[in-house]
Amino acid sequence: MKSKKFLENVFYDRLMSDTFAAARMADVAKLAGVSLASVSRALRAPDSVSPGTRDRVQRAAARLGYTPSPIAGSLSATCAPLVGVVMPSMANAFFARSFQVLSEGLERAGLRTMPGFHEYDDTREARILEAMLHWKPAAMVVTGLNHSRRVLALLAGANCPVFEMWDIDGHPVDSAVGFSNAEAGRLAAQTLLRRGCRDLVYVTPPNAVDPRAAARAGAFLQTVSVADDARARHLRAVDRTAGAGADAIRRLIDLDGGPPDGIAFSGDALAMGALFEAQRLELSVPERIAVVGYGDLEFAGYTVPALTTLRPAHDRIGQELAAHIIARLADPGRSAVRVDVGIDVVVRESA
Amino acid sequence: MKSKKFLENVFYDRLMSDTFAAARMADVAKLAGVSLASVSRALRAPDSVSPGTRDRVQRAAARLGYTPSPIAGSLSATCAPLVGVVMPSMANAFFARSFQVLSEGLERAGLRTMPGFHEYDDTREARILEAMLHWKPAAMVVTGLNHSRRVLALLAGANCPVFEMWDIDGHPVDSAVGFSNAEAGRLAAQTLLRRGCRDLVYVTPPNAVDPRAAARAGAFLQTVSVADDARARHLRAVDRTAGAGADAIRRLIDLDGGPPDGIAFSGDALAMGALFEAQRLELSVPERIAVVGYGDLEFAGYTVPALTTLRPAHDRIGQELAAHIIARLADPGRSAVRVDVGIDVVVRESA
DNA sequence: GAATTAGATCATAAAAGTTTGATTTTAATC
DNA sequence: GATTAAAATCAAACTTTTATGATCTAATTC
Repeated sequence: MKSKKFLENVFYDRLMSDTFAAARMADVAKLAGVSLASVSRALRAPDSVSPGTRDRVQRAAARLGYTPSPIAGSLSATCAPLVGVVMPSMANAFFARSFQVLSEGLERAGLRTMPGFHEYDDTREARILEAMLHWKPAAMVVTGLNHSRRVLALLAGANCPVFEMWDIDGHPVDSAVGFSNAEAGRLAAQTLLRRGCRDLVYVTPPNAVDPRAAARAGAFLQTVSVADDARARHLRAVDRTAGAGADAIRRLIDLDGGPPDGIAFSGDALAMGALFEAQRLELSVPERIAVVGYGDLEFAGYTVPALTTLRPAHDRIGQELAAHIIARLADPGRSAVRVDVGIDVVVRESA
Repeated sequence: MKSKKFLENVFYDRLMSDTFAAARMADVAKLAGVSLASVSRALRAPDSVSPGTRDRVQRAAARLGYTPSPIAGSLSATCAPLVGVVMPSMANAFFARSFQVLSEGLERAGLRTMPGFHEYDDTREARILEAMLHWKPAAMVVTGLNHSRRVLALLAGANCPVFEMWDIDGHPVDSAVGFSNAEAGRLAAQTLLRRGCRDLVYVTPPNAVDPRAAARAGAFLQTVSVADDARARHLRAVDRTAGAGADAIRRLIDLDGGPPDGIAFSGDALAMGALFEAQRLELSVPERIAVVGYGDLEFAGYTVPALTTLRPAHDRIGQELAAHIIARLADPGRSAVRVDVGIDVVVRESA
């Protein structure tokens, strides 16, 4: 009602009201002297309309400052200009970073992003996913390739492309952009073995809530087990903080057979805590104990000794995801992709 | 078309099609034998409908697995079950953390969150805000109290409550949840002065792109300037990383009059880089140079020496925001709030 | 017993676009 | 110049819900 006569009193409205009504498609159509359908076409698929019409519509839209309502568009179109992103958490600098890069990349294509956090809880993951699907997202991004039956069913029923990120070991529902966590575990083991370490430990957060951490641990243990003369154990830290890393070092010293000569951590924060604790306990790193981290967080290069760690190309995950999502939406016939962004060993001083 | 006869063939659909149509309000209405309006009422405001109707509707909805479409609801209602959140970036662990807490808090009330990142660029901030407002968010959260004219105009015209976070020094558009950055600067200065430092430096990221960092720097310099016999300078690091902190220490040593005896950093990463560089240069901390950080990031307690720093209650920002947004939406007449979550000095070893 | 009133329920009109089948215009062919 | 095909445009239907003024029921009052 308020904007029925938009064209007639746009200036009046602008002058008199602080919260004047926005232009609607009908206003543009009237000003351009064409039908609603032509406005929709001219803006959405400019090539499907004659140059004259296109011009008049675009000019009218510009004049009225018209931008289509994504809500109304979403209701009638098959999907909304939204991409749902389901992650375990934002505590991890990786997820935060790759999410921002993804978000910025999608924004350039007019796609907004809708995040959700499940803290490694399957039930929450399913609930979040279900809530997001109600928004008819143009694409869904989920973390990892291991999902509960319920989540898989939801993803299968979702009427949009599905991208799984941060892992490529396994069978993606659709597309996957990430790296091999098994390779990460192997690389950690090889780095320590190559130094001559023979008594190894892999430290993960508790209870293997993170399937990717579990995959790294598995590959680490497996790699060591086939090496000559070497053994490896698995230790669960109380959490993923530096404090837990320090605690892990103390526990390892008390183990039968004395402390190990090489430790790999499933996160740089853990590793850093361990480095500091080793320093306090006067266990020299890397001479007495070699330490490998995971993540190459910003501080890794500045610890003393500088942390040798693994660097997944987290920025690239976000970039590749954005690019592939956009490409897929432009051409829905496009086939699924599997992108390995790779992981590198960053050799510094600690191993 | 596809779901026109939903009631008739729901089971057939479920059996035959992998992507069967979801139930619509009309299906629920038909099954419950009531009108659309009653379904809407029964689900949205159960008290405004007779117990019999409420029961029949809820039963029908449950039977069909019906959940209302947020998109269609948003189109007709005055706002969408969405909260827009505009932040500078996600690189900072604070923003990441408070965003997740906020997001989880809002989720419990059925509100999804829609983030946007501007990297301290006014134009981008305005563009993001504009794009979000098209979604008719139920509330908007923006970062800080300093906004461009354009952003202020958009916020003023936005038909929803506005919450500004991470700062309370100044005049909020509506509500503010954060702490005093000026107090943070003062506390850093007092901490160093109290130790006896007299030649002080405040190190910020370059070019004061971050108005809150600028506020901290200003208060720091002001506090020192009124102290007896003390002087303070302002140094701009190249960025906000540990590397820039290390670099800052080297530059400070080369200054006329030798290195200062107290340095406060606008971020813990900077401070940590400085600590390590000081160790390399054999400048003892805190004896020769006292160091204060900002943020109390996870590693702060584990550096050597452990970092004395300032701890804003970032979790509480997310919590309070969620609580106040929900309360405000439940009762739009509620007045604006101004919540100071406070900031503490965490005294460790470096100062 | 009729009139009034309150409460519940209904039909319908937005909300602001997209999609489609029909229609008009333009271009090409015979 | 008439016929046909192709391209451009249109009017109307459709998307799913909320909001509202109208209608119907049942209870209360006179």
